[in-house]
Amino acid sequence: MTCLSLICPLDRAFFSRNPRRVARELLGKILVRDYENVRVAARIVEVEAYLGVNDPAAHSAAGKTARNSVLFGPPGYAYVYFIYGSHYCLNVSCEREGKAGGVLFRALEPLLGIEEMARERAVALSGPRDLRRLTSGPGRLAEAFGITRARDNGADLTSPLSGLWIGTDGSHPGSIRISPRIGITQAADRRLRYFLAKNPFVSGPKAHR
DNA sequence: ATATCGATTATCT
DNA sequence: GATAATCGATATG
Repeated sequence: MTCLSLICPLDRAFFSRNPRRVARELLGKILVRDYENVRVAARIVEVEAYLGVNDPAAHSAAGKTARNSVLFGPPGYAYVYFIYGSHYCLNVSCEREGKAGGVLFRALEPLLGIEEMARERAVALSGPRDLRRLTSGPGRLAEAFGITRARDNGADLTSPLSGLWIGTDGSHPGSIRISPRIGITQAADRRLRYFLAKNPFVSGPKAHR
């Protein structure tokens, strides 16, 4: 049976809250790329909250710079940064203008445009294990969606007109788990990582702890 | 002008 | 499980 679902964009008020709340509620929502009449879409299954105050791990911790200015702007916009000489990572700004905060996208479950994602990632698709390699990890999902800082930093993620946006199909996510964030050294004990229990696309070797 | 480091990934053993 | 690769942002001289 085919399930033709409409995807409705989230509004700015959704993002105008503290990053913990936004992170938790982003689980089960859908990241969409519309480009040249092709849609690429994937369900959000793992995110991390980065707080505006009292969070040394956040890029906004040392104040506003040219790099992180989106985090200090209005909510619902893409903050894209480049890391380890190879990878882009996608965040969405939270809180209100002047107050920093964001949510990092760590893993997605592919829904539409799987061939396009595979082309962007330059991986061959011959089994379910390969599907996982498309969008499981912050650098991987950014590559699968063709996200770069030049192209997408500052994009309005509440507007389908921007070509990169976040929506909902009205479905209800399963049970949510919380753990410490991955790959950081500062504030490494804080439990600000949110993910869907038992979802195979969650990133990391110890994905389900 | 130069040095250091990182919200990662791929590719080994 | 361990580690090299890789380069932009940032801090410092």
